[in-house]
Amino acid sequence: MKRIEQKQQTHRRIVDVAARRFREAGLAGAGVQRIMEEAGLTHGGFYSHFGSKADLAAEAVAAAMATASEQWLEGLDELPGPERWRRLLFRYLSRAHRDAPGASCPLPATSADVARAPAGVRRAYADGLRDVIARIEAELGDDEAAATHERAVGTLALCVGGLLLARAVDDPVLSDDILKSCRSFGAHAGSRRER
Amino acid sequence: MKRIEQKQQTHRRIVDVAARRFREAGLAGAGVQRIMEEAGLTHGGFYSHFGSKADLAAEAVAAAMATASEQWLEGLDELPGPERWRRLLFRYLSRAHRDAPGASCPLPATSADVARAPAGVRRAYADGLRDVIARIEAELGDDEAAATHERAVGTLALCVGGLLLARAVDDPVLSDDILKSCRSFGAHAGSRRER
DNA sequence: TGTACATCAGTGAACGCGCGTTCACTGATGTAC
DNA sequence: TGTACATCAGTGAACGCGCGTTCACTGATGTAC
Repeated sequence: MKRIEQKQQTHRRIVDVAARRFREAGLAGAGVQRIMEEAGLTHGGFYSHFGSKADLAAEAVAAAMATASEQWLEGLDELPGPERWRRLLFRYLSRAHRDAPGASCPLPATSADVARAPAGVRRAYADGLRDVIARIEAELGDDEAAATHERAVGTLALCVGGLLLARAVDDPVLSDDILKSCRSFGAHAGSRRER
Repeated sequence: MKRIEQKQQTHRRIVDVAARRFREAGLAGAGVQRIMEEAGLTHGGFYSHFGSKADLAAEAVAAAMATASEQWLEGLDELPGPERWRRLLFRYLSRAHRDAPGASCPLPATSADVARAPAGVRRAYADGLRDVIARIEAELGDDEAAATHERAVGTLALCVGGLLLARAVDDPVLSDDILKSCRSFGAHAGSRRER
């Protein structure tokens, strides 16, 4: 009994480290050896926990998506409807979020690698993304259903794209401008449909 | 004289192949050896053309951005103002574009890797991005300046994020839905400011 | 116009390195009697 | 309660491989006389 719990705990620790490393370095850039090392283990034991690096990637990306989406949506349903979307935009498209890739949303950091990853990773990612979209709709929606869906997907894409560009750019002024412009664009995009 | 021209031509051929390979496989996933092979050369000669793989990446990303932005903007200035943005959204967020990463916009495919790349690559990327934004403003803008800038950056981020998500997902229905939702969201976002 | 020499784009073998993965093992934990 | 044995989470060395990079070289192109 205790041995099983111990192993599950170790498993979770590896997934947590991997979820951070994959966001920091990409799926291709983060290696098994270093992930195991940062989890306090040697790399040899890896394959008693996961069938392959791709299996770990699938678990880690799913875990990161669930955790991250909870973070940005937390408490938004207590705000008045129109304010919710605005608040999400400002939370997501912030300098703090931009500057902490390892602890934030996995979508800007890993999506391009997921597109090139084996089927298992892509399936886990799609399942996670469906869930994220459903959560946004449930938490923020108060329009009729179709408009809420479009708005949820559109706002998510705007956030992910904006953060992606802001991170890639090697110029703090341009980077801040991208965040700001996307926040304004997204807020206006929403406000039209508010009444 | 002729020898110099020959070398410049070879140089351009390597950059062209690299621009495609980097979009297909990412900056980390595309190797020097294969790029040289596909350019019809052996890998040994690489360093008489480029100081490092990163130098090639900087050139290739810049070249791909210039070419791609010309493609999506081509002919849009002949349309009436309100129609231009819509047309850009439909061109960019299309299945054809989604399914041909190697021949399309480098932003969804390489931005995450650029964020982790050496300074030279990031500088070239930032210069290229500034140019893309300026082109969109010049080609599509007819509002007052600040709104056009926000709209250009926001629309670009929406396009890049939408395509990124649509490519990562392993489910054609969800993928098509993402493209469609982002097109609608972007079109509505714009239409509010049109009058 | 023809010969001798210099240049240099591209070749191909080699380098050290870190990757994902395998496997024989160790030794602490848990079980049976 | 104590002893003998089984289990198995984690260790550490090793594997084949492709990576970016280096370098001595070849042979066609271009130059000088």
